[in-house]
Amino acid sequence: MNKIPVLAGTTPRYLVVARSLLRDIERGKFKIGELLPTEVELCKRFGISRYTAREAVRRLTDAGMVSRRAGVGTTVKATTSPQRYTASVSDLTDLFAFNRKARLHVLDEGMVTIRGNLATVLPTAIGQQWHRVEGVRYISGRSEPIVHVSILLRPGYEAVRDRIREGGAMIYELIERLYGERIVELRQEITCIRCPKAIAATLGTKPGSPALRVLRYYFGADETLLSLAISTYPEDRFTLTTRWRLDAQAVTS
Amino acid sequence: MNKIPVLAGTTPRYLVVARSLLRDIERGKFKIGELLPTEVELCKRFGISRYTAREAVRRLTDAGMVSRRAGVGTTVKATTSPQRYTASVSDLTDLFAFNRKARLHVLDEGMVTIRGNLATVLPTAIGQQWHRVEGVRYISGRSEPIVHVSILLRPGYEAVRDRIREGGAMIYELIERLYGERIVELRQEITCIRCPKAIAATLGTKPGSPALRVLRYYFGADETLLSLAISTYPEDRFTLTTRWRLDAQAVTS
DNA sequence: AAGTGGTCTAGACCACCGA
DNA sequence: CGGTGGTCTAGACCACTTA
Repeated sequence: MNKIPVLAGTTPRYLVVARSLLRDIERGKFKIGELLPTEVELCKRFGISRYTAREAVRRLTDAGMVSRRAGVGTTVKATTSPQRYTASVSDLTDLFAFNRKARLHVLDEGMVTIRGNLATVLPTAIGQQWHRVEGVRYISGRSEPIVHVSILLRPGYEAVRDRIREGGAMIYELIERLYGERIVELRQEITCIRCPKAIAATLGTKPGSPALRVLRYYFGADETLLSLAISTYPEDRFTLTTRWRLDAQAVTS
Repeated sequence: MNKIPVLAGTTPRYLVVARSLLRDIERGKFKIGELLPTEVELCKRFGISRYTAREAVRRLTDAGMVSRRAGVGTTVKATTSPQRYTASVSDLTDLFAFNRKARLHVLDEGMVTIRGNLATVLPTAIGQQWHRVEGVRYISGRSEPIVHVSILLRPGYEAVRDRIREGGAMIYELIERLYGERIVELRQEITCIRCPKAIAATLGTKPGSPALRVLRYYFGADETLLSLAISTYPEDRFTLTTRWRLDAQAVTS
């Protein structure tokens, strides 16, 4: 018998068992796709109750290393506790280099057919008629705008366009509020461009001066593209900051 | 007695209890900082065993809505299951707009005293002598470099500088391998600049042409700043893409 | 039908904490 | 000290899967 003494040191028994399983997986005793010992087997092997065995395996499950299915067993999914760096924001506004009080000043709006330059950034919508809103955003205490935005909305979201004028609300917030569509994913693409003449005029910068071009694709459920926002930030008026942290996906305490 | 029938439908009892607690928190019956009923109380109130009560509260704990402490109780931390957009990468290289096979061609290296321009990006290290490595990165199939990098290493990391020449390894990987220091956090700051003359020469672009300036601060344990990489990406040679997803922090299945 | 994980009970002892 | 959550046992029935 391999019985673990009651309270080895102060380490809970389920942690002792979890570490043992972890070692076995890391050392290749159980390979990806293979089955771990069943709960009953762990009970016998370690001389523990089912509660303790389950608690041990729960650690591996929480770390994403194994998955369980009634009637089948516990399958190894990864041989190491996945190391991940993650960045998170509670509010998408935090990605925008300005706070939510930034005023949007609408310069123009209407419908636009997706072709030409727009087709290169919206290839899935070629030929469709989308709503377009163009404007600049000001933050308090600055006389010059911080960013030029061109917002494209898929057909059927007129209400969003009509409400944009009203205030500081973000476009994605309006989509969520007016249509009950939750923004499930945001794809953000950052490049550097020479500021186009038309945009430079609205920003008070020189045409051709360096500018940051940020494309933000908003997706709803089912990967549906709901909106694309094309932002142009002139040099020296912004910094986009992101903090990435290593997740402590510790399996064993 | 408020006893829940055995297997109400097919919903586990701990979920029924968890939902009830969740409703009470959302409706303000328990406010932030207040204590939830104790486990024994839940057992009595719902006519369940302690296992079921704990499993119910575990849901709230996992969602970050409550925290527990032996001897104290279960404290409410948030009244709604936190909605978060997160981006994650398993490898920091994924942030760099090039794959890990990008070769680093070292142009210059030595020590540098932190002052002047460097002091503005490294204010905590003013007056210190740091290691400096300057170079450009090439990706396969392109004759021109994709990025100019200037890497600053805190004093005491000579071995990293000396190994950089050897191959495609990333700086942060060398730090982890040679010194056992885990990169715990990365702060990334993106701005747009006019390409300085010296850098333009190494990239084959015109001085003053638009370029993306990316500062990456690498932190180890205890928030220690280990390294700063200053990257300059010329226009049209890169796109930084980040995907943000809404986490479904569902409390109740 | 036999075995898996999922749920659940009724006990128990413990370390921790506040009064 | 008494009460809290943390750990643990020895049972039990269930739904699910494979054979």
